[in-house]
Amino acid sequence: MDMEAQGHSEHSGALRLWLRMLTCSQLIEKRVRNNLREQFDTTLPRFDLMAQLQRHPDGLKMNELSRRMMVTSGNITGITDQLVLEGLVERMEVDGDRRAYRVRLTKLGRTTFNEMAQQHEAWIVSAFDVLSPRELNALHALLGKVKLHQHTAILEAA
Amino acid sequence: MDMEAQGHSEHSGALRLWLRMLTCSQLIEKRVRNNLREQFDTTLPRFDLMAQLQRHPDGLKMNELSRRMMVTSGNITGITDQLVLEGLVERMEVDGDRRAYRVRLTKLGRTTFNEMAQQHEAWIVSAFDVLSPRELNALHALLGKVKLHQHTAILEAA
DNA sequence: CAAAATTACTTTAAGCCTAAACAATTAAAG
DNA sequence: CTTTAATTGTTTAGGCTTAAAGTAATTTTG
Repeated sequence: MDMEAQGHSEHSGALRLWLRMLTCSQLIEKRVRNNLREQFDTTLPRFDLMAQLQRHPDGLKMNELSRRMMVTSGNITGITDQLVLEGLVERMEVDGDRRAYRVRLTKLGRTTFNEMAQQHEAWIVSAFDVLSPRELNALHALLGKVKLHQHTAILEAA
Repeated sequence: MDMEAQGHSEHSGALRLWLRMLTCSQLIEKRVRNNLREQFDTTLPRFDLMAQLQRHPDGLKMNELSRRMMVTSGNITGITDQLVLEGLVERMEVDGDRRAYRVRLTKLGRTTFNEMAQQHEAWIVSAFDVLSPRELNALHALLGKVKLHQHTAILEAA
C-alpha cells in the first residue's frame, strides 16, 4: 500500500512511471538509511559526504562538495561540522585563499568509510539482484536518457 | 557534476545503476518542489497528502495516510496541521472511535488541488517526454520488477 | 467486568534541507 | 589604486522527517 500502488487508470503513463520510480528509490533509500543507522550509527548524508572525499584524497572545498552532492552549501557546513566532531574529517587551509577550506578524511575516517562502503555495496547489489545483467544494463541505459534530458530541460527553463 | 557522474569503473553495475536512479529521482523531484513553491506557494508533502485525499472523497484516517505516504504518523500530524490552517483540509470525527479522525479536502482544497494536479502532470510528462512510448513501458516494467523485489526483500529481513 | 495489550494520534528532540541574508575575502573594472 | 562585483563559507528561520516516549481510547483476555 504505497504511493504508487493506487495509480488510477486515468493517469498518464508518465505519471505512473514517475510514481513507481519514486517508490523504488524511496524503498531502497529507506533501507540504506536504516542499515547505516543500525549497523554504523551514522546517516546517509554523512556517508555520502565521506564517499566524495574518499575519491579525492587531497580533499574538496565546501563549494565542490555542495555541487557534487547537489545540496546547498549551508547544508554542507552542518554535515561537515558533525563529521569533524566525530573525528572522521578535517578542515585544511587553502593556500592563497583565506575564504576557503579543503575538507578531507582523517585516517579514522578512511578506515571507517571503507568498512561502511563494503556493506553498502552489498545492500545495493541485493536490491537489484532480481534483474539479469541484460535487464540491469537496459535499466541503466533508459535512466541515462532520462537523466540527460533533465539537465537539458533545466537549461531550457532558464 | 552530480553524485553519479563520478562513478568509478571499479564500481559494480548495481552501484552505478543505483546512483543514476537516485540522480534521476532527485533532479525531477527538485524541479517539482521548486515549481510547487514558485507557482503555488506550497510543498511536495502537502501536495502528496492532498493527492491521497482527492482519491478518497470520504476522507482517510491519519493512520491510512501514514501507510499510503510511507512516512511516520507523527509526520502526518504536522502536515495535516498546516493544511488545516490553510483551510485546505478538515478533520472529521469518526463514529464509534474517539481516537481517530477522518481527514478530507475542503471545497477550497478540492479546487486548489485540481489546479495544481493539472500543472503537476504536465511537469512529469515533460520530464519523461524524451522516451518513446515503448521505452516508457520498458522502464515501467523494469522498475516494477525492482519494486516488487524490495517488498519481498524486506519480508526476508524480518 | 477488570487488567493487559493494542491502536490512534500527538509531542519531543535531533538531524537534514532550503532560501535568504550575512561576513569575509578575492577578483575585476575603471 | 579604489570602487564594484563576484566568490566562499556561515548563519538563520522555517519546514520535513524520524524514532521514541506519551496520552487517550479501544480491544482482548482471563
